[in-house]
Amino acid sequence: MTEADAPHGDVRDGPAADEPPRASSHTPLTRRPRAAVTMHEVAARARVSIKTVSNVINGYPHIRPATKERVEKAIQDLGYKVNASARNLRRGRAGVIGLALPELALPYFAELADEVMKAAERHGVSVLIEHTGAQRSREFDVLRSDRRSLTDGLLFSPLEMAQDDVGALTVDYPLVLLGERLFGGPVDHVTMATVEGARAATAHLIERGARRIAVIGAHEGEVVGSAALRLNGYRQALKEAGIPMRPELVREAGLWHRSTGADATRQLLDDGVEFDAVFGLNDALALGALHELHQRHVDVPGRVKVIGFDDIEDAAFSAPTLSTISPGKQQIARTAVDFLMERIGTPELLLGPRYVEAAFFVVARESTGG
Amino acid sequence: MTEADAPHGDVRDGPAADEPPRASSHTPLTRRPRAAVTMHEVAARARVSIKTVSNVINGYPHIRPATKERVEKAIQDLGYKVNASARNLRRGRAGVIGLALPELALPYFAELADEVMKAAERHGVSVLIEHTGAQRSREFDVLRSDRRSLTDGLLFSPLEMAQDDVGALTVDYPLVLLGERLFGGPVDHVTMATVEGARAATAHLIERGARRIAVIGAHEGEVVGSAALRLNGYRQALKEAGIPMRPELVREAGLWHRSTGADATRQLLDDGVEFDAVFGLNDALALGALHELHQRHVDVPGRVKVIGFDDIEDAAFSAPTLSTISPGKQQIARTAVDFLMERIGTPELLLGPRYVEAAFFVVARESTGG
DNA sequence: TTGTAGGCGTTATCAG
DNA sequence: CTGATAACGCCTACAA
Repeated sequence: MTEADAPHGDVRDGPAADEPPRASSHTPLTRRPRAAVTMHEVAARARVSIKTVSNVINGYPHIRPATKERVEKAIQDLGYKVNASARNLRRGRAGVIGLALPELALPYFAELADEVMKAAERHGVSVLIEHTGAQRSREFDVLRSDRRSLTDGLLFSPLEMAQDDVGALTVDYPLVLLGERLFGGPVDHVTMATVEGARAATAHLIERGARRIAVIGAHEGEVVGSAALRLNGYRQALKEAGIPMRPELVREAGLWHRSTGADATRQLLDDGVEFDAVFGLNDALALGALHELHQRHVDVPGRVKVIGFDDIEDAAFSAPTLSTISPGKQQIARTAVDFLMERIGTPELLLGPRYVEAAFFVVARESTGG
Repeated sequence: MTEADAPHGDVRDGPAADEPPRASSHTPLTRRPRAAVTMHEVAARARVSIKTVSNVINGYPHIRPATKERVEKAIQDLGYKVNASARNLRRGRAGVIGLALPELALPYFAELADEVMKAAERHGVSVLIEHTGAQRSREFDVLRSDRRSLTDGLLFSPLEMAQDDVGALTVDYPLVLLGERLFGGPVDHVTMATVEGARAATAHLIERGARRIAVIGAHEGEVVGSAALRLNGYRQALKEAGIPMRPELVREAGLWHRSTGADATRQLLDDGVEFDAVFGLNDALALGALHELHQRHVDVPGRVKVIGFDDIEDAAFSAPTLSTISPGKQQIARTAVDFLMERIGTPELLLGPRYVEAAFFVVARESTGG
């Protein structure tokens, strides 16, 4: 490709640039600004009424085969496509659901979005993704946004709203809540058994012989939310094993990124605190810990065992591979989409909010000794 | 949270489940199936014509303040929201652009999508994401999908279509091509200077003393596409340095995942081929290589240096951290969205297809000795 | 500065 | 089985 030899950042005209820019209506240019074909035109060409065309398109069963064929040919010939705006206006339905999440660049959410899109496809609807950037104000915005009228309902995964904000979830469109940030709202809620998951993670470390288990990613003062719930599970597991909880082993990390996980681990090491395991409250934190431990030549799992939470794809490919808790992402996505579509399909559904916790399982890998 | 103590996978009714399911019109239930408020109702309440309401909403400047205020109050009181379907139908514009890519779970695409969404926001439009699953047939589907009528234009990142398929890009809606799979089509195309990037990556390894540079991720028989172009850059760099190209150092990997990168590296080691560097044609492959080298206790960068391509976030947090080529993801996203919006805004734009290559830079990290 | 009258492309109703 | 015709909610001329 000679194109690829151009200097970087260059802007050039492509192959068709030398065509005369005459405005003749049939210039075989990039694109004809021809108005879209409508049902009327199809109907005219097929010599039927517009209603018949509609019937054919919507698979209405009782149509004479000959008619149907004629219509289909006309559609082909004219390259007719239904106009979604018109259809939606008429049907009062957009065929699109919204998915509001913090950031696609966070692997957990990218993988969740992936599953949501697959689930949506099974229902024949599209997904409009919106970022909140993990900003509280934008989480509120999303709930009231003009974009809501582009969608029939919303899957909402807040990260910054607090329990007090649960009132904001009272909206006049179908809404399904995801995650562990808000509970008891007036909407369907799909999440995972977080406390148990964290308990199982901690128990796994204990079972492998760990006794001084550091945990990173705590959020001081939080009472619900992933951090609080997972920390809870950690506490429960320690208690069950009769291991005292040592505050110096609990480390904060505001954003759950690798960098903050590495930072927390660095401090742990610098502070000279003794520990034989690290529980990263999510995989990114745990991977950051793995990174830092490697830098300091601390043997994993020999001297320190590490476990994460979320089972993102990377966990299987770090060195050493990372043990983690696998939440049922697919189950969560499917259930959430099912609920949403059910609410959309039957707005008169007088059914109280549902609450579902997806199952999880422990994935034991090298970082805890396989 | 007591909720979290429920058995996994449990489905339960939430707090409001005990409310009597009476169908009284004002039951403060989850959602009132009340029909949406229309402009007419707002107009009636504000005692103005529907046109005035429209004017207020669309920021028409010449409105008496008192009138405007009255209308705004009515909108507030009634909770009026414009109906996007109706507006779109009327305006012939959806305010939504499509983004078709292989898979969000691939970090590069997640990060790209993230940037595209940010760029779209600057233009006030939403993004409808569609998966192709890197399946050729679905790539064609996306171009002709019914969903196209939900969007004003499409950003398309194919991975499997071949150069011969370039004809399929002749469509009657604004389309901007991304990536390195198809060239010379009748549409705007935004990509990066791949060949140069790969050449720079290889040159970087050579500069660091490498002479037997393995490359993983080749696609036999491919002439365009990321694999072919990057391999090209590799060849050029070797040639420039006067280093002979050794076929046994070039390894295939169909899917560019970590696992395939690890596999290719394993074979390389098992075959007893001597090499002092690995160029992964993308970061996932390189990270897979890193993983495998670690497993085999091969010192990186001491004995083998490794470089990747794409600069995904993980590259900065692997152990050791991964050197890579950083494409201008943000520049690509912005340019692509700008082009698309320009085409959408001026359909009569008689401008030949544009071709842009975004700039890149080399990110030197530990895996090549810093 | 505001009101009236259509029509955007579809689907639903209801005859024929 | 198929054809008129009336909405769906909004916007844009054109009038007033």
